[in-house]
Amino acid sequence: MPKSYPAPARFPVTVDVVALTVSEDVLKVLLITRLIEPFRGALALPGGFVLAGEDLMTAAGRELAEETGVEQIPGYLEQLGSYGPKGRDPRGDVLTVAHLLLAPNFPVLSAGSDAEHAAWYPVSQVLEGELKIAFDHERILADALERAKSKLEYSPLGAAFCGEEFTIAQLRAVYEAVWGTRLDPRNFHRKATGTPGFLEDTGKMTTGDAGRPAALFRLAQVARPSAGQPTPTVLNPPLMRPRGDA
Amino acid sequence: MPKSYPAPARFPVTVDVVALTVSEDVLKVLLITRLIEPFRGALALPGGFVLAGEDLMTAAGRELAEETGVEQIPGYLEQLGSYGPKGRDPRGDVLTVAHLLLAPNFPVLSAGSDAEHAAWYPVSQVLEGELKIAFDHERILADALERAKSKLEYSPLGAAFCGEEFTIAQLRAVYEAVWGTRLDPRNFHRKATGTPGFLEDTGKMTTGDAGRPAALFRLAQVARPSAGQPTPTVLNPPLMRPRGDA
DNA sequence: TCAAAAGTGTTCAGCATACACCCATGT
DNA sequence: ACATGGGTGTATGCTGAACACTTTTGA
Repeated sequence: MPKSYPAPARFPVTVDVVALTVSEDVLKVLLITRLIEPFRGALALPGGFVLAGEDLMTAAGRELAEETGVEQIPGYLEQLGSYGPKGRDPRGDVLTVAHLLLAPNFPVLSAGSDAEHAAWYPVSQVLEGELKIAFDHERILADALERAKSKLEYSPLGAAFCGEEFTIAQLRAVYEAVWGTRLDPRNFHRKATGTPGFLEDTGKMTTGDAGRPAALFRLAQVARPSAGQPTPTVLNPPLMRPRGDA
Repeated sequence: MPKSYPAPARFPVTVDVVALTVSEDVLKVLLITRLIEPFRGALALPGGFVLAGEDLMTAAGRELAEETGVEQIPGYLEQLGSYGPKGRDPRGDVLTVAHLLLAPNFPVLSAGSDAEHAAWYPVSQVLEGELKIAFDHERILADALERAKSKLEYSPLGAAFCGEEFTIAQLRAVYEAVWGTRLDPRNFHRKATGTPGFLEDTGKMTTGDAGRPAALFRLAQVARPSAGQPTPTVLNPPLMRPRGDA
């Protein structure tokens, strides 16, 4: 017999979701107002306890649906990382598995009167300290933002922020909002349309806006998150964000 | 009062460690022979249950030390991701948080007679199915390898596989083993020594080997994992791996 | 006719690649 | 002397950045 082992502890496990979207050219995160202790009344990432027999992704999707009132959440969901279990919840040791959702700007229903109030808040307001959020959620948000930034470089998931069909300018606005930089419209256009396996021309054009009509694109078949690969295809070459020197 | 919530389930949580090293120009992973059920007698990643009051990283380090007999494990440890809890352990729902260790080829002590037998095995043998490992550890290893490959591009952590001081050729061997490609020695030399914030010349030279003596380098101060940042500094420009077309 | 936004062409600099070549040691 | 590996110089092609310019709409 092997030596004796300490009794394995059992932990409550939560899933938290950092749902990001771009609206009005600003990167926003979905936050709820907590209705229960701890941090009652404070803002926090949507999330909750994993139930018996449930997988992490499933739990994340369920919590998100419960707290937004939206049945089928659009967008791309992936695991971000785990935090804890030590010293991050006043109730005791709770392990949380954070997830990242890149979504178009879906309308948040504040569901029933006894449900959480969910709304989109500018990410910058949280990370610059203007808006305080509960637990270690600010750190999780910071990690999520970093992940999202690099996702845009190496995967076609920038399009996950847009609707089904979008113009190159709309896509560029996403990149600019997430990266926090300005991009040259001409070079971005060439790069985005020239990257194989990224965009597909729908043949349709916008109309009614100021200026010349823009072509409408959709995400290429091979790049759809749902179509086979759980890991999205890699953009080759990547769409590179300007790297600060120094 | 908010609506009633289902009682949160509590889960046993394990940490698993994918410890990678390069020896004899081959990428190897540390595996143990399991002495207890389930999968008794099979090979598996080192790991075990997280104890009460313990953090994930701490648990990973502790398990690694226990199962290798090495007190202070050298190298760089980071979290990889979480798996489960559903349907990955015959004992029931167990959540595991996988970690990645990039380490020099430290000698594994098979500790006491009642301890696990740990040893280094070529990664390729596992991923090509010649060697079967327990649980969902093959998938975890595959994810770890992918992470390690990209770590080498964007961070100075290739040096984590080498000892304190190393030659450019030794470093190149690491890159070749992890990426599974051949690199031009001349261009690699220029790129590695030319990347700011990566290498520091010790002034010393090798001696006794065949051919011209090589200069010995160490990881630059700013790039040490322990020195401040938990996230290692980013290489800019990155050391790019050859990208397959198509 | 003008403003505004879409999209194309062109130039330039920097870097990855390939490879010729020289250097310094052991045998 | 010669083999072996370390390290430098240099030509070539690709691509990211900058920006002049044309196109197509609404007002």
